[in-house]
Amino acid sequence: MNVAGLSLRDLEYAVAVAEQRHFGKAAERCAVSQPSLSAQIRKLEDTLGIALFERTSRRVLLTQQGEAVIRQARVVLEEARRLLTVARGTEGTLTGTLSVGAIQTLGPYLFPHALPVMRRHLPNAQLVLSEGRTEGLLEELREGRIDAVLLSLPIDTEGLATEALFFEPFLLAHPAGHRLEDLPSIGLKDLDPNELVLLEEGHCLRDQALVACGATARGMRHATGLETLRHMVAAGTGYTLMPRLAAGEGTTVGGLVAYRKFEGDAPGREIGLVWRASDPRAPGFRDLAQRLREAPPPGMRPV
Amino acid sequence: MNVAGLSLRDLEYAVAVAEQRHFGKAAERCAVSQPSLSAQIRKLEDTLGIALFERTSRRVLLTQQGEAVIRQARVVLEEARRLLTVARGTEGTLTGTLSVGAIQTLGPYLFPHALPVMRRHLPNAQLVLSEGRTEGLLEELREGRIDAVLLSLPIDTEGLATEALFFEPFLLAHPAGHRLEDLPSIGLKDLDPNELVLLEEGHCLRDQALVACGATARGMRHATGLETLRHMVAAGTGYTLMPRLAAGEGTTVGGLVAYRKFEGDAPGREIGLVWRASDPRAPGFRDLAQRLREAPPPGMRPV
DNA sequence: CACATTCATAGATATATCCTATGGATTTGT
DNA sequence: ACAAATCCATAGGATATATCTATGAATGTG
Repeated sequence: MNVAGLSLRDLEYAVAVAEQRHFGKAAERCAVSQPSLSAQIRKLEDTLGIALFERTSRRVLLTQQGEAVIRQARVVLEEARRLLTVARGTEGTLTGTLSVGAIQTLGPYLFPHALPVMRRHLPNAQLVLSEGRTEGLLEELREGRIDAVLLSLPIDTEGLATEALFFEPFLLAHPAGHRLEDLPSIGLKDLDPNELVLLEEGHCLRDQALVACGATARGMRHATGLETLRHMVAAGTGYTLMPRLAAGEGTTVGGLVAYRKFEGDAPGREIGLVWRASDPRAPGFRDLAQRLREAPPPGMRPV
Repeated sequence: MNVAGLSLRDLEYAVAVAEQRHFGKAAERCAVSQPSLSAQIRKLEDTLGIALFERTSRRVLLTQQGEAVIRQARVVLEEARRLLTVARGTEGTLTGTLSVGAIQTLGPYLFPHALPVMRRHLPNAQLVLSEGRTEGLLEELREGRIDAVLLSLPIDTEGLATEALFFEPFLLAHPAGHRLEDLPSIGLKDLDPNELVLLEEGHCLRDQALVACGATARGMRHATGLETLRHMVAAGTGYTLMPRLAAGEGTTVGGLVAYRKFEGDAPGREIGLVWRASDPRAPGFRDLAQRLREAPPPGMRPV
């Protein structure tokens, strides 16, 4: 079998099916009809002489061989995309569509500040933003569905490249009028784990808060998102650690939430930009990180 | 521009043109008509938005951008071929067509011994052999036109992987009846650079002989190949260093050439197997090297 | 100046890909 | 248990793409 018998389009179809685990959705993503996509997948399977997918008309599964083939297909497609950037002479720069993800406890608060910076620095890029949790975002990043992620460091950097941007302190967010207001200054040791409210599992902020407070999670109240968490504080359920960026102007829920800095070495998290180590646009990402570092949002500390 | 608009077939066409610098020959190699190939190349250039080749109806040149694109096209094709081996489940093994090159001063003398070993060890491979000089062979290797090379180490290993096989001593080849026959034993110091005959430039053996004898090449007689060199010795032009494998049975040119071992630490060269570091068949090459090491031709010394 | 070489063009044909419509199998909801 | 919904496969016809042969135009060569 000659390599010329393969089609990059078919590989894209196969990767789409592998990711969506659904022929119809994959077809939609590839902008073809489902029968066309089915036919091409079948042709590809014939060409390779193996079954890539197990179809049970109700669910689509990757065969074991299929998994290995899809992994390699992603490599082929990445190199082919790179060919296009080489041809454009824009290798190493950020142009065209650029998908940037951010963790949910950061994106909505950082993007309003960072987007103008990014737009100015990357006038030739179309930015596509998304949000998720660390684990999901890194999977999407590794699979090439997104190009870069803004998240809290450190992470498992296997196959990834990282640039630290700044240190974001945590503030104490407590119900207005809470007895903690009487203290002249607040340290982590003043917190009572029983009064702590957290995000649900999977959010890195949850784990960081637990570590900072030296507490364990058992039996603790939890919220599904940062805004829910804020409203739980407003409702008097307890207090929590709030990232500085999420505690800006007009975030007191009508005065029901109060924020306070910690004395001494404040808890917080390091925010960084992450991309695939294999991405040829590394210099562009490093430039971008530098710009973001030079224009940090108010309240951030340099790393 | 989407990656799906690219065709692997077109990339193969382009690589073929880049290598042959000739549309007709490239078409032949790709088993299509020349107009078809021309049309596809033109389409590819349109797709990429750049000119890959400069055609002056008399010669075909790669443009500067074309060079970068072809380099990347080779990467894409290599990864695509790898996809096929992954699908076949034969990754890491040597199957299918295997092109092996050897330097000219080694191939004709080593292959008769090594080929049976290789055939037995790789029953599923079709071996294609070629000969050349170190520089040319390594270029072909890097470009993927051949898969492995047998040559004299050390070499510049940038991007290549190497396994040493054995040490091949050099013998002294002198005209029968030469006065050196009177010496009870021979060392390098007994040689007179003025009587030395060498291969022409480009042969690694030439350089090795010069280094071994501590001589410079100026004004020296030279031969275009090892057999020519042997006949120059037979004709009494002088003596030379002959690789052990090239001095086997029946190589005395009717008794006109005599071979003699050197006393002490004999000069010689280390023979090794080289392949692309990026080649996924590395384990297969290492296995092959091990087999060749275990069954060295007579007179070779282990490394 | 005739001739060979070499890439491009033209027109016809074959192949590959795609779409819409529909079928059959399985799961879900009532 | 039965109707509805979901989902992949198949069929047939339309379109796009790739390929071939024959030929032309440009550039060197003897």
